[in-house]
Amino acid sequence: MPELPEVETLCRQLRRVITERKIISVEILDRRLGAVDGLVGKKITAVNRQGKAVEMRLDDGARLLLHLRMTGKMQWQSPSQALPPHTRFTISFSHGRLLCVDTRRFATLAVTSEESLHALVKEPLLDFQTEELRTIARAKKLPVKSFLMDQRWIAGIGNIYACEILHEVSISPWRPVCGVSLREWRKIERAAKEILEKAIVCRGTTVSDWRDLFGQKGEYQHELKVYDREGMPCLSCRGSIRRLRLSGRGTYFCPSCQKT
DNA sequence: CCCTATGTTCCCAA
DNA sequence: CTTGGGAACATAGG
Repeated sequence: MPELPEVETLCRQLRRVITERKIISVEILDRRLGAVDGLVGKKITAVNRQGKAVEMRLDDGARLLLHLRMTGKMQWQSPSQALPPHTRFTISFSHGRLLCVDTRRFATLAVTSEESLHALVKEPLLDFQTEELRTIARAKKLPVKSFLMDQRWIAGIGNIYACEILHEVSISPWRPVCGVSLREWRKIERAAKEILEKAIVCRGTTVSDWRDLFGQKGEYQHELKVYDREGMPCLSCRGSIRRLRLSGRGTYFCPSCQKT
């Protein structure tokens, strides 16, 4: 469920709550997650976002990597509160506990060592390598939307923000990515940064069940220009927003102002 | 019963 | 060998 802005929201909130705090217990409630050992007694030294994943660093150099996939949520609560349905694991501290609640059970949790480099993650807000992306894209015929959502090239853009970015730059999601000019790539870079940064300020997009660490909805759903607006007028040209399937994902776009 | 869902990975076919 | 599309994963809601 969460894309870059939602995961960034969680990381900022987690940082304030668990940095420099010691883990006193870990409870894995879903066997699908596998064993996660060696956390008890360790202190959290930092919380970072890696694409759409939350990375929690421990004082022994290990890193705890959580990917929420489609329906994963993180929730902070006091130990006296009851565990909600679909709680998959808990990490307890002296001042409260962190839960992962995830109905579809796709979320993954892993402990990695210092060496397993995640520095390869391409961060769109820091590292948007426009010329390099254009070079890679030149050789590919797949739709530009699929390219933007491929985490190998840029990490963090998912279905909602891909739709929003392409609408902002007036490019059809189906345009073969080799046909995006360098000038258009610069527009994509600018739009991606503006949209993602604004969505972070809004603490994410709640169109169904996204909630932050403290159970609050985001606010970016009020800023959406195309996503979830099928049949409504395009805010740029008054055309009617349509929704079609692209590689299995619901894709919202304006057929009159987004050019193939 | 049907379809949908903010993600990733695996298996094929071309 | 590469590329890209669809199914699979598991569950709830409309």
